[in-house]
Amino acid sequence: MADLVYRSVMRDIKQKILKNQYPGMRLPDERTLSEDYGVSRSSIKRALGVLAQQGIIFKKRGSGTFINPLYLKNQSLFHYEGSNLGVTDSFQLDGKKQSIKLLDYQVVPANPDVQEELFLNDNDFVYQIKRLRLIDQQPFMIETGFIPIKIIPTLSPAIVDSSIFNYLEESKGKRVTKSFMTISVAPSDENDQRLLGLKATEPVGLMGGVFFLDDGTPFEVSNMRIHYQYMKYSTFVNLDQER
Amino acid sequence: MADLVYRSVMRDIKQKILKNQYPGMRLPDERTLSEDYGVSRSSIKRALGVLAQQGIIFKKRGSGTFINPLYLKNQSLFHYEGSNLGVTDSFQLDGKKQSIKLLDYQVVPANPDVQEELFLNDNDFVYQIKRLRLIDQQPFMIETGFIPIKIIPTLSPAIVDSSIFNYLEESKGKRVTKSFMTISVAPSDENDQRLLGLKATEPVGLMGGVFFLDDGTPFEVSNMRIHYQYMKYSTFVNLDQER
DNA sequence: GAGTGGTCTAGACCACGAG
DNA sequence: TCGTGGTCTAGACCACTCG
Repeated sequence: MADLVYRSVMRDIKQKILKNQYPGMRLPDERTLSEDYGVSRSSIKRALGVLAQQGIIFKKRGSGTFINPLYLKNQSLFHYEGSNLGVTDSFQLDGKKQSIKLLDYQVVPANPDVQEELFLNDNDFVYQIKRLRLIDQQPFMIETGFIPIKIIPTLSPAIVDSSIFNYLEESKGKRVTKSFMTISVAPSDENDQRLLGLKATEPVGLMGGVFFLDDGTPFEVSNMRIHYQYMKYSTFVNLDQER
Repeated sequence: MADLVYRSVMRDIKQKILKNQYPGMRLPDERTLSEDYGVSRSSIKRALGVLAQQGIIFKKRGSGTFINPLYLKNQSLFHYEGSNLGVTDSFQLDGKKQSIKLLDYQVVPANPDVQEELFLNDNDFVYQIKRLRLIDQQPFMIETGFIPIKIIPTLSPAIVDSSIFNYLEESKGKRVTKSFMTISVAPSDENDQRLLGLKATEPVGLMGGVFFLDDGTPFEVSNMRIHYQYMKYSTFVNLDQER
């Protein structure tokens, strides 16, 4: 994992950027880097490509490669580089303690929407799991997830009490690597207000996601209603064309 | 633009996927594609890599390359592939007519926050531009932007009435290609309620962004307050590790 | 014109999955 | 074991920027 050429070059360059070892906010040209590191120019390009996608550097054809000054000054923002996010099991909330309260756990027939998104048939069943997530005792998110029983027939409330993703990876060797997310906003309903301690005028953020396994199997549909003060999503966006 | 090898291969494969010309949801292996298209395997890899990042296909080492069934079934979702979004000048709202009402336009000293994000000094000035955006006469977004006068000294209210980004590109040859965005949620304030026609219980979505030019210069800081019914952001996320 | 990043190639070897 | 995608190389040529 750590011994890939482009990865190690990438890490090294990142370190040098943080230590201000590139005068004038400019990196050496690719051919020079290639010689310095003793690797091919292709590998340098790959390393720089990743850094560029993360918004750490800018490549300018004909001119050179430059450090994004915002990265140096406000590095904290970049914790969520390249469209990372706070979702489900990867919420990044510093030293604070997260906990989970299981609200509901049952097996039900998949409704049409869920069928559609998880590619199930009329007679397929799913776990329906409602969980309340807390941070330092403070509830901040109501999460409703649907998972096909045929993908993970061994699920149990005890597992659901913690991280389903971790369970999947550690015991089944399956990884959740991609998701399709949508983010929107809504007034809080009575249930939100009760569970999250919101006033009538205080809203929730909605995050919906379909999570995929390595092999492209849709694994979970999840809907999250998030206390507005805890809702924050950051991402670096490439506005380039040609979709 | 359109004549790059990997681009044209990518487009062609995308078309074939949509036309269901790959039986079993599986693409031919890379070496075969390489021969079929008469291009190097590297170019095939690059084309497939882009499609994978867009969530259209999944590559599985040792097994092959597979089509994401969600892409075929629910292709509309993928309009915003690869973390595209509705922002400022790129809002994608079908056949509906957008318009802009200029609320405020002045030159002011950059405040500390703006200085920080645009890398300005105490004595730098910025345009402060407030605009109300409407779609089919319905106001849906209040946008406040700050742009350094030294980057675009020729700005005028007439330009601001339409697209600043287009003006920049067409008359100055500068392109806005990247941005750092944060998304959050808030109750609406009185101003929101008045301008966007919201009730007291109805919230707004907040999108804040720093937009960058090709060369990495921060060009604009923008804050958007969006009518909750019009706030929708979709993105395909890679949860892979190693940041 | 010199220097830079972008594209593309041809080929070697590795790591993983499945039969 | 074989077929697959992943990594890496060495080098050619192109396109853009700038002095």
